[in-house]
This record gives sequence, structure tokens and C-alpha cells, in this order.
Amino acid sequence: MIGTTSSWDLYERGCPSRDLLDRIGDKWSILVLGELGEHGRSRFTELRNRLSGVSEKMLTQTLRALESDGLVLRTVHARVPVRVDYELTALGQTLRAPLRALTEWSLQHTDEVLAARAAYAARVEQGA
Amino acid sequence: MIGTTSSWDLYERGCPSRDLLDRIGDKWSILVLGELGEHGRSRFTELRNRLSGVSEKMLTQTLRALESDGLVLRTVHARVPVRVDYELTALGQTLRAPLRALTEWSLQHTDEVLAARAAYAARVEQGA
DNA sequence: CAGAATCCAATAAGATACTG
DNA sequence: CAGTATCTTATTGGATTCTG
Repeated sequence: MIGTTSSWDLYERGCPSRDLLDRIGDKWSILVLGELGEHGRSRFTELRNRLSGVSEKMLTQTLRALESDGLVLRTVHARVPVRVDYELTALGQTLRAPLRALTEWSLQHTDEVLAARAAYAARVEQGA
Repeated sequence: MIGTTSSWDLYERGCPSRDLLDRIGDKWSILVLGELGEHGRSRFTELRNRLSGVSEKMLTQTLRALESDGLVLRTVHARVPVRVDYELTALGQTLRAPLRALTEWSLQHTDEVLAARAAYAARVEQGA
């Protein structure tokens, strides 16, 4: 594997890395990965309760996609009632640092962005 | 500013940081910011040509949103024909590192993800 | 408990044609 | 050149109801 670099170009349409980026940059994916990263193995209901505002449909969809991408491991315990656990795979763990960098940035710069938006809106109001 | 931490919680609905995260995680936003980070100041047409597949509508929308958020500076040169430059603001520059971490991850792990998807599809085919 | 299925409203995205 | 305006399609997302 030494010396191999991926030959993909994010700036080309149809690039699979571009699609992947889009999926992990997804609203709920970021939050689900973040939660599983912080809390470790969690159940469906736990996730639903922690991710304020998520619908069951979106949570299921997101979890399935992440599972399919090999980022999340889904384990079904055959009891009654059934118990399902979700946790990050090894691959999913490698995504924690980059994602945390982004979420940290977002938290730290929200003030500035809100101020910029207000200023922009005021400018538009005046200008046009 | 010492000791101040933002009081927002990404896991709460309506959190402005959550919304912001969603905007910068957007498909075209990531690519526009990446391009401006790599190439520096660019014109509208240059961006359109470099971002394969983007429509003028989406490019305009994305640039306006980034400008409004204070991440991109738009400069109009009053000539005929008009010339418009886009470049990262200081705030936009601070986003380069986190975003690059994410795009790098994406490029480096696309193979694994594609393999995982294939395996998942095969499993589903068998199982159900 | 952990979803699956269905329906519907809202929004986003793309193509196309036009303009200061 | 750098958009804007308009139209149409696709996709998203949420609410609701039902089930092994």
C-alpha cells in the first residue's frame, strides 16, 4: 500500500469521495457520529432522545447509511423485547478527530457568523 | 474573552451552531471553500469551471450564503464587463484546517467505504 | 423496543432563457 | 462577465399509523 494515493478528485462530478463527503457532512450523520463517539455504544431510543428533533425515520435512515458505509456497527440482541446497539467501528473511530475539529469550529465561531449575518442583512437593507 | 465558552449545544434543536454546521457541511460550500483556500482569489467563472457539475444558480446561492456568514469576501470591480472576485475572509481562513481534515479523510477512506457498501449489499441480498 | 410503511408538504436542485 | 428569473422535477423531511 505504500505510495498509493487515492486517484479521486473532489472537484470532479461523480467522484465517490465527493459523495462520501456529502454523506458524512450530513446534518444527522455528524450528530449521530458525534454522539456515538462521546457516549460509546448506544441504543436506538437513547440516540433518539439525545438528538433533539430527530424523527425516527431520519434516525433509522442515517444509521442504516452509516452502517452500510462501515462506520457504525449494529448489533441485534435476540431477546424480547429486542435490544439493538449501535457503536462506531474502527473506521468510524478514525472519523472522530476530523469531525470534532469541525464541530468545535462551529461552536467557537457561531457568534462571529451571527454577527456577520446581521451586518450583511443591514447592508442589504440599506443598499438595495 | 478568557474563560468564555459558547453556551450552545449541538444536540439541541434550533441550536445556531447546529445550523451553521449544516451550512458549512453543505456539498457545495465545502468545495467552494476548498477551492478558494487552494487557489486564492477567484472569479465567478473560474469557480464554475473548477467545480464540475455546479449550476450557476447553486454557485450563486452558495457564494451569497458564505458571504452573508462572513466567510467569503465578494468584491465587485466596476468595469465593463464587470469583474467580481471571491476570496476567503480571515474567518474563512480559520475554517480551512478543519475542512481539509474532513476532505482528506474522505479521499483516504473512500476505498474502505466502497468495500463496506459492497459487503453490506451482499449481506442484505443473502439475508433478506 | 425498534423499527417499517405510508402519505404529504416543503424545499432543494437542475435546466433553460434572459439581462445590466 | 456575472449573474437573475422562471419553471419543473427530485429529494427531503416530518407526522402518523402499524408491527414482530
